[in-house]
Amino acid sequence: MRTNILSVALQMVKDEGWQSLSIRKIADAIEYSVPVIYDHFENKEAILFELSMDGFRLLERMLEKNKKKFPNPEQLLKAHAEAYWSFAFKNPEYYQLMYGLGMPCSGTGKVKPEFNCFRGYIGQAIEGIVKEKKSSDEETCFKIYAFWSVLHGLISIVMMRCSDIDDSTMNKKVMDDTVEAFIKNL
Amino acid sequence: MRTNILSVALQMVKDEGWQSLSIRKIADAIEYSVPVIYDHFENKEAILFELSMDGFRLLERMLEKNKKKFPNPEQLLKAHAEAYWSFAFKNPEYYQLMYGLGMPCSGTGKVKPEFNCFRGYIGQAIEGIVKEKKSSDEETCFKIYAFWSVLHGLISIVMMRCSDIDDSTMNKKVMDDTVEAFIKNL
DNA sequence: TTACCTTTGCTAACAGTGTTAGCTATTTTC
DNA sequence: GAAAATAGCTAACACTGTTAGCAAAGGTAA
Repeated sequence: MRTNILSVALQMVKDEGWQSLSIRKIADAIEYSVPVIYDHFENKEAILFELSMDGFRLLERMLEKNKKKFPNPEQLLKAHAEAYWSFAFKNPEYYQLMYGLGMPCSGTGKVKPEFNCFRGYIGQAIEGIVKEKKSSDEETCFKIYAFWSVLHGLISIVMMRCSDIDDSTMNKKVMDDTVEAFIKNL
Repeated sequence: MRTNILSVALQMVKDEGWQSLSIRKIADAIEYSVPVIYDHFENKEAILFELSMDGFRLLERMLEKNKKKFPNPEQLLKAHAEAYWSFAFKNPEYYQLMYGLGMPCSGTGKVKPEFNCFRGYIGQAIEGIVKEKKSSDEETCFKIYAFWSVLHGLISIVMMRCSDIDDSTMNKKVMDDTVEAFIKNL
């Protein structure tokens, strides 16, 4: 039942966007009355929160695959960037929910660090790269956030249609170039 | 009347956040009935859109000041970054609306390029820096987006409380360091 | 079998939202 | 003074999230 609610909600969101998700529509879709939903979730926000958790888990699975596939930390970092980008644009509904893009965010601020996984994964890769180079913990931490920021910023700008670059392969190229330059200067 | 509606709406948002802005509350505040608001704005989205325009204009004024104050393009770029950051955190309600952070965005995708001013201003500064260095237009364009992205990304992450850095001066230091490194590698 | 209790699900309501049709007054114009 | 235009309102429609309270079904114990 719980999973049924979640999967129906996700499908509705994929089809019509977050804006048009409502408890009553979910109830209709699972062919139960409204209050049953409140037997399984405290409120609408709890549903969105759970979905955003699914998003983080999905992303994490991809990063975990990379970790097994790329022992070289530089290649790993590139693969993580690639995975993050492709996750965002293959699952925009998840990405928007996870980071509160264009919707009343449900999870942000409440998501535990262990779920907000991307920071940890790229952190590991970056630490692997700068291991030999004598850089302080603080410097490394800053670089992790800089790397995450440029990815998240670019994705946000493109996803929110604030970019005036039409060609989507161009936007991807901006990322690739920036990642390349970033790694070169680690 | 129009301006009255807008200023009342802005004040309400500053006090209680976008979530709790409603047409009826605006009507109460201006001491008129609900339909008068629809005489001046097509719908709620139009009000939010107009407010986001105000945000862009406010930001633009700051960038314009910088342009007069800093003839040196490198200093200008740093000042622009500084202004963008301080604008975002002094006017989070504007920033969120302008870029659709944590709210059903009204403007994104509809904002004309000439209003979405930041890209243009930093573009000018960056072009000033790389003028001598033989870099293609495409490369320059990419760098503009990379610069904007890292700023917007970092601001988004901090504003949405996705950063686990508590100290706000630390977050600012991440930006300063990143901007410094970016300019060095232009 | 009867009585009770727990579970399952529903109807109907409350309080709020954006939006609009249609009605009064009041003011302007001829 | 009559007609037209304006200003503003009430009341409704169709939604939203949320909950109180009821009814039927199933299991358990005397």
